[in-house]
Amino acid sequence: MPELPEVETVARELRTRIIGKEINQIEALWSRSFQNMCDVEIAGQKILEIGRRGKYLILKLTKTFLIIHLRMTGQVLYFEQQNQCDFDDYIRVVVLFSDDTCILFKDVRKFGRIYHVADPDDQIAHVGKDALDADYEYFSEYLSTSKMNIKAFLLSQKYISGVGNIYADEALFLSGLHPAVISNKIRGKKARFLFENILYVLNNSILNMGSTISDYRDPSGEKGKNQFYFNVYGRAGLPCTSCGTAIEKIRFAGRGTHFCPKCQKNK
DNA sequence: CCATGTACCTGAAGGC
DNA sequence: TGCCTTCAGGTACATG
Repeated sequence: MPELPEVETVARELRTRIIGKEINQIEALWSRSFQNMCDVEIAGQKILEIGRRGKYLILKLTKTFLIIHLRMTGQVLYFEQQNQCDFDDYIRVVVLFSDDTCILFKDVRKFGRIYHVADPDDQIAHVGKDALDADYEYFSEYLSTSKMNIKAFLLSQKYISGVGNIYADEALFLSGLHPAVISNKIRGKKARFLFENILYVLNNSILNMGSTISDYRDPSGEKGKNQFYFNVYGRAGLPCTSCGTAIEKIRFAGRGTHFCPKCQKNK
């Protein structure tokens, strides 16, 4: 499911709810969903800060860290009372707090992970700078030296992180760039325009509390609203919002890729 | 370095 | 109804 705007929405909501809380117990109902990679006891630690890099949530505890990646269908759900939890067949990890509140990690497809680590870099050192922390100098440095097609470049998390399939397609549409354009051919004003459009689609989606295609929910169980504002994602066959041409969907860089064949001719 | 395929999982949707 | 295929907000890894 979730890309940067959805994970950011989760981070913001969690900050208002679980900062300062003491963990009583963490239990994995599907063992692979929770990877305990350090010896320090979790019970008794408090949640001190909640950060994010790309699509990773970073919970700083008193001594160690919990790193959460939602992958395709993960949800972090918050409940005020442990006996009112909405348990179903897809709850993979349970975190109980000492004040009787809790969070449940729900994940239909079991791809998501919660890692317990001594140092966040043990898990996310390979992840590039968060898209919202990157400036244009940083972005263009990588763009100008990459021979990848631009769709694959944006999907890779090693340059800037947080952009996934939805926001890559949306940013390329706004930039008038075909997904197959080679990254280092995008220069000058076009490169800057692309960078601005990436920030725009991400920030705009955050304002709309993220996009819900099917599974994404925030910690309160609410859907996002940004899916109502897509220009190309999920709009195959529908008219381009700019020129009216039917939006095309192709398989590209291993993913479903949506674009306007008229507005994004630029190869 | 770059592109592609596969694996990890489950459920929904479409074709027959 | 049921069976089969394809697809899904992601990423790691193996192979040309």
